[in-house]
Amino acid sequence: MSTLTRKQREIRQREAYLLDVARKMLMEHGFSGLSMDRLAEATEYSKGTVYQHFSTKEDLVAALAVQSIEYRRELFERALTFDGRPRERMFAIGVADEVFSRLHPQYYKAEMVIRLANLQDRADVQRRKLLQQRDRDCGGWVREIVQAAVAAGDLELRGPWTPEGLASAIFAIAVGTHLGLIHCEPLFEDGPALSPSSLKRESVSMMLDGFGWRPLYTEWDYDATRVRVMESIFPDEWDRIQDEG
Amino acid sequence: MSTLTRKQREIRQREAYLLDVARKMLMEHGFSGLSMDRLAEATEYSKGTVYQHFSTKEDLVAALAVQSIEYRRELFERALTFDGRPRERMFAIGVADEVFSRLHPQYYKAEMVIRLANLQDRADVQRRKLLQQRDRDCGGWVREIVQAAVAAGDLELRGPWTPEGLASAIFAIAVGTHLGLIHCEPLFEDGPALSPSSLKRESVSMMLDGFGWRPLYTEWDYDATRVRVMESIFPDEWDRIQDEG
DNA sequence: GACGATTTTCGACGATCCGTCGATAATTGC
DNA sequence: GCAATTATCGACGGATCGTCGAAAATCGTC
Repeated sequence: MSTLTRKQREIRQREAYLLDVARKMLMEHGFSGLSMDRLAEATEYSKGTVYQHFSTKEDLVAALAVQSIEYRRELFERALTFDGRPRERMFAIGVADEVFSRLHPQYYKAEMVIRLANLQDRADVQRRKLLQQRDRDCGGWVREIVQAAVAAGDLELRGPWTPEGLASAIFAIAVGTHLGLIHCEPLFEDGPALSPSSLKRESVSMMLDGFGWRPLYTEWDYDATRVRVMESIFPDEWDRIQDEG
Repeated sequence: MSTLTRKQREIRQREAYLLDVARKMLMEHGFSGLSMDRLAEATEYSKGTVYQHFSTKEDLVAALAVQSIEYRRELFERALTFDGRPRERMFAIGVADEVFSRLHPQYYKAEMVIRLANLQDRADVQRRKLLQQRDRDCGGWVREIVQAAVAAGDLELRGPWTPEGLASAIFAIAVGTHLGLIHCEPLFEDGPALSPSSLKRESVSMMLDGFGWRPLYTEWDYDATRVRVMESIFPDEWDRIQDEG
């Protein structure tokens, strides 16, 4: 039993190590630059061993995505504990997303690469289910906050809008903005005045103001909310972000 | 001279044919399913000939992106001829983007592949420059419309917002929303009530309302504007879109 | 039309990568 | 201590990428 557990620990540790090295390769040279042969060589394991962890290259990338998504899910879950009006709680989710993207920009990029890779047929079913489940967890929480806002009378959805639609729109802004990080050539000659994180925060805020979601960005000090969220929920991460720049 | 031109025409025609077949392969089997060997075989040219058109596989994909992006630029340019208040003209750009995304859904995929897979080193410099130039053309036009709105008094930019920032936010929504098309697994169990194009249009409109950009979505019949843009500027494309579904 | 020069086309070739599989080494159960 | 099971290894087949020298076609000139 004890030996078995040690062996299992070894395997877990090795898998984490493989994923670390693989992630670096993915970041440096993109999906095509990530090679099972080179991964085996770099980690000094054989290909056969690597393939016992990941059945295909796509499955390896899916495992990277699972790591990424589980970490983000954890941050979102912590953000949910923030107390306040629905729009403040939504703001807290945004802060969690900011923390995630700034502490793990490579995770964010890897996620983009993964979503574009056609891995639906090649990655293991279990991992794909897990990915979808975690995605829907995060999406569901955002939707619930929207619904709470409607229930509280802070927000009124008109026309074709549904809670799911609004949640999708918020995610679209987040994804689209962070994609700018990867954008090799900037859209405008002089770089953006706002950082991607600020741009995302401001864009979502403007859109939610367009919905009339109370309290509006103009009638509430959300900078103070951000500081409260950071200090009360993400103190360690906040320190690390500020250390890095 | 005449022979030379004929030869050049042959080459042009062949390149277009190669790109057509390559585009089909890319759409059917994804980036990894697009193979230079199979392209050569399918077109009944040799690999050497294919490689005289495209120096690498990534360059081939970049050429596909150039085709699409030039088409999009053309649609944007036509949308610019629409007459009206700045926000209507911005809306016309949105309609152009909708036309483009529905007639060329594979564009976003090709562009994402190029931007994410570190292809910038592998595609030809000239093609990369062209891509960037066309991008900036479109971005510049959007920025100019924003500036026109500010000048006309229809829009007031507060806080950290600049015309470039607002333009970036609009593009972020567009890209992020269309990325949902690629997303293999939907975020919510019941598919989105809105189509991606509608979601994008509504999201941008809500955000611009948040900015207080007159005339607001609620105080103007933008559905009528959309019909006017479609009928006056994109009649043929509009027919094709409606034929397809 | 003939013939050498230049360009174009071709496909075989080396290198790389993916995923497999039988052989070998390590671990477990008894 | 020994057999059975499991883990590890790396050579192998199939496929792909990009190259390169040979063959074919085209061009320029007489």
